[in-house]
Amino acid sequence: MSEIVERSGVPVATVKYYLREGLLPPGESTGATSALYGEDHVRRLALIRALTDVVGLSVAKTKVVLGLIDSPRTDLYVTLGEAVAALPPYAQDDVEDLARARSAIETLGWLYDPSYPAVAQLERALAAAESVGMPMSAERLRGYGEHLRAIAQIDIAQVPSGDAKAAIQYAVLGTALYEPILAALRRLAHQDVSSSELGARPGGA
Amino acid sequence: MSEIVERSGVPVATVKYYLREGLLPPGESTGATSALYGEDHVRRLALIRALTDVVGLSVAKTKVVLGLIDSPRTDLYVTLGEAVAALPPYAQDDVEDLARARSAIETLGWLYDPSYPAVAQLERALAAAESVGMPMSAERLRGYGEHLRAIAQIDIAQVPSGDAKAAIQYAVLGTALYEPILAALRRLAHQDVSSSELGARPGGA
DNA sequence: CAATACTGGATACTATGACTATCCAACCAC
DNA sequence: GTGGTTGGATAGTCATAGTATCCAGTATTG
Repeated sequence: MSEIVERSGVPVATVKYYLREGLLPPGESTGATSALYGEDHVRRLALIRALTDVVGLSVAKTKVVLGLIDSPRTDLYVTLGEAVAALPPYAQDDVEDLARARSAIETLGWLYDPSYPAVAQLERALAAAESVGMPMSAERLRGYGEHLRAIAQIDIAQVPSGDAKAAIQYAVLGTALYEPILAALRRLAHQDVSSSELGARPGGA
Repeated sequence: MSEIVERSGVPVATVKYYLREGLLPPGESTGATSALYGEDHVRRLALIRALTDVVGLSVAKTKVVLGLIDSPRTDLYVTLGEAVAALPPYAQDDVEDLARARSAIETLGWLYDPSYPAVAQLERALAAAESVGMPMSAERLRGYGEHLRAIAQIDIAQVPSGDAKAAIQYAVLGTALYEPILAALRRLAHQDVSSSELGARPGGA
C-alpha cells in the first residue's frame, strides 16, 4: 500500500477512507495483513481526486459516478442521465415547473425530454439568473445554443464507437472532466476578446 | 424583517446568519428593535442564494464576490480576475508550472497572462483530464477555442458600455451566473446531437 | 395602560462531510 | 524472534452552514 500512497500522493489515512467508502476497490488480498495494489489503483486514485478536487463533487456523488463507470446501466442515454444528475448545478427533483427550460429548448429546436436531469438544471440556472435581474435573452440563447451544439458535436465525435461500455465510460467522464476546461477557456476567451476588441491590457487599461 | 423573510423564502435564522457574516447589509435602523428592509434586501438575498445554491460557492467565496460587486476595484481586468479566483475550479496559487495551460493558450493564439487566475484553473483542469487518461487533443482544443471565443464575444457584447461600475458588476455576475447555464446547455446539446446523428432516443436506443 | 407579540442582536448549539489519528493483532523480513 | 509494516476497525478532529435560545427593548392592541 505504501507504493500507491507514494505514487499517488494521497495520504494513507485518506486511501483507507476511500477504501472504506467503497470508492477504491480493495487490493487482492495476500494474507491477513497485506494486499496487492497495482496500476489500476493509482489511476483510480487520480480519478477520485480529479472528480472531487477539480470537478468539485462530494465523496458520495463521486461514488455514484464511479459506480456508473464500473458497471454502466442499460444504455448510454440512461447512464449519462444518472451521471448528469450527480453533477452540479444540483436541482432538487421535486416538481418545479420547467417552463423556462422548456421554452429555451424549444427556441433552440432541440430535443425536449423533461425527464433528463439537465433540463431541471437548466431551469434552475435560468431562474437564478432571472431572479438576479440578468435574464437570458432569446438572442443570446440562440448564440449560445449554436456554439454549444458545435462543441457537443466535437465531444461526440471523440466517443469510441466500437465498445458500448467504453463509449459510456468515455461519455460520462468527458461530460464531467471537460466542464472545468470549458469554464476556464471561456474566462480566458473573455480576456482575449476584450483585449483585442477594446484594447484592454493586462495590468490595467 | 418578517417581510423579506416571507418574500425571499429564506428562514429568519439564516437571514440573521447572512447579516452576521456580512453578506447582507443591515437594514436602516429605526430604534433598538426594528430596522427597515426593502427591495434591495430581497434582491440581495436572491443573489446570495443564486451564488451559493446554483453556482455552488461557499459563503466565504460568496462574500468575496459580493464585495467585488459592491465596490469594484481599480479596473475591470483586475476585478474580474479576483472574481474568477473565487470561482471553481479552485487552483492553489502555489507555483505549479503552467506548461499545459500555456501551450493550450498559445495553440489558440490567445493572450497569455500567467497572473490571470483562469490560467491556473485551466492548467489544473487539463492536468486532471490527462491524469485520468483523457488528455485534450490539440484538434479538440482548437474546436473548443473557436466556439468559446464566439460565446465570449456574445457575452462581451452584452456588457453595458456607459458606466464602468455597472460594466464590472455585469461582467462579474455574468461570468458566474451563466456558467451553470452553459454547462446545462452542453449536456442537453449532447442529447440533441446524439439523438439526431445516431438515432438514439429517450427511453432507450 | 398593561399584556402580548415581535424585533435585533448576541451566544450557543447542531449536523454534515471529509478526513485524520490511534489501536491492534497478524504477519514478513532479517 | 523481534521490529517494522499492513489491513481493518473505531474514534476523534476540524470546518462549514446553518439552527435554536435568550434577552431586553419596543410596538400593538384590547
